[in-house]
Amino acid sequence: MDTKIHLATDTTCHHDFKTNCSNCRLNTLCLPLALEGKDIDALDAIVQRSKPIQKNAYLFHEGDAFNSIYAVRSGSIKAFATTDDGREQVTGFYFPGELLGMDGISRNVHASTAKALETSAVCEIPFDSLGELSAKIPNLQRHFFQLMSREITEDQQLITLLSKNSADERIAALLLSISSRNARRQLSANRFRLPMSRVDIGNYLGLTIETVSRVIGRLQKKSILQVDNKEVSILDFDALTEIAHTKVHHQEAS
Amino acid sequence: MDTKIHLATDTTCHHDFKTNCSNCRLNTLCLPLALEGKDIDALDAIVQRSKPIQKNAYLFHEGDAFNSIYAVRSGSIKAFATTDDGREQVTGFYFPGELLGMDGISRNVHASTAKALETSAVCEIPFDSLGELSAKIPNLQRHFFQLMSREITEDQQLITLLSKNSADERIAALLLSISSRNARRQLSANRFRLPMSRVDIGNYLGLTIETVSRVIGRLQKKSILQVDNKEVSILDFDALTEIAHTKVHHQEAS
DNA sequence: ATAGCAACTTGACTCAAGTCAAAGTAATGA
DNA sequence: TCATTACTTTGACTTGAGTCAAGTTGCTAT
Repeated sequence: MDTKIHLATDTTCHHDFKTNCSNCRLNTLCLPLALEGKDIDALDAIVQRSKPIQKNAYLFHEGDAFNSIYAVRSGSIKAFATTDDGREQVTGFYFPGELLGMDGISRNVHASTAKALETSAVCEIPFDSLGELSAKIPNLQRHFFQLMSREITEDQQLITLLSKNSADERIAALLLSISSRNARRQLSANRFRLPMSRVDIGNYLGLTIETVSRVIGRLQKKSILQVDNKEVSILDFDALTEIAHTKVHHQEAS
Repeated sequence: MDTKIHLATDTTCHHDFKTNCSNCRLNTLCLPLALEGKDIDALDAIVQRSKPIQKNAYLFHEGDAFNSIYAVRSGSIKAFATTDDGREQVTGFYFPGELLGMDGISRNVHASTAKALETSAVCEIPFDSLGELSAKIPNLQRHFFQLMSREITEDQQLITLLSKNSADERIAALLLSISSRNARRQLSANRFRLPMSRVDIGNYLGLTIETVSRVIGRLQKKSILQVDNKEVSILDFDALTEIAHTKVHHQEAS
């Protein structure tokens, strides 16, 4: 990215050093959603804001003791799990306002590794404190249950994608997912930078990098996308949506 | 199965009509785990035990208002989601002691449909009551968080299976999963009846029924399995385990 | 019993995505 | 600046799993 010295405001990466949940511009996406006044302050009191972590730095490793979940404040994080035979599976990409680390709750040990795709900032939320607090604030408990449940439904959507969809459909679906998550944050739905490599995309979608590259090439030839390395422009949103959910290939469940 | 009249005890399907959580033989697998005495009784008070549901009956449909989660008491349940274009994706099979329906929490609407694979009994757990109760019983809250988290990690394992493993590996992994879940319930790990059809297996694993059939045939020829319709015997557990996690086929995440 | 239907198996053929190989392009650093 | 390395694209070829098409087996109900 650009290496000029920043003279003034950079709304993406720097924050008032008095950042808190009630003035965070992500608080309508993140855990504070559905909380008000006093309750937000109580949540705020347990949240620990880290200084930015560098690209390729780890937030936690698979197997580490589980203590906290994390909310992305800026940048982006990928999570991946290692199989018995040493392969890795990318299980998710996390953008600002999104929560990660919930897979560590079940065995009290992180079930995946989290790595920054770019310089990022996160909020650390100690899980014990969150549990205690949500016992006192019913809205917080309910909302946290909802966020965990959303992780489940999103994983199930990925399962469906991997199980039923072609390479083209998978790529289209990922691009649309990133697009809509950008839109939620008031960023452009049609023009964005992919923070992850082709290897990561392929790994996440169960495809090789060659296939990822060919699919993107194909979509460019059809004037649906314009891609320059990691910069993506969606030229024909409808066509991309059309590709993302395509026709029957397999049989139904009985 | 056998159609003789049962004269005496049938530990699988019938229960004292005073069944409750503290005398349920599944209480070390299910939600009561980690609770004691008084707390179990409190949980017990909100649990509703249904009469058995018939094979192919629905427990809930995708899109239904979400009110409760369910614990399987006997039998087995499959859950599946329908895609935009009308295809179905089996997202899980649930056996006694296992909880389903947690994917409905996020939008307050069931995200999948649950259908009995055989005559089954379930416990219905109203979610609002469970939320209230877990605000009062820290162990219950923690345990329920853990169960939701386990659902996440299991979904992520399925993602990895679909993304990285061959047909043989997927089938082997499913059989081992069923085997170990049987073992948890003190049933045979080597000999069991598959409650689901080949269509369901294929749908769950992202394979066609023909491939499922061929893989099972192959494993029989190698004397790893003996399969008679839905009755499975694992003849060579180690070989099956070996197949379930096999070597590198794709690249790692960067 | 046995007719009819659903579930499963098997074989021949096809094709989407993987593999292997070779360039071509960025990014990084001495 | 240029060298080195990492990432991405493109092409030629291979292959595992899908498709299509018969069969076979097993259940259910008359």
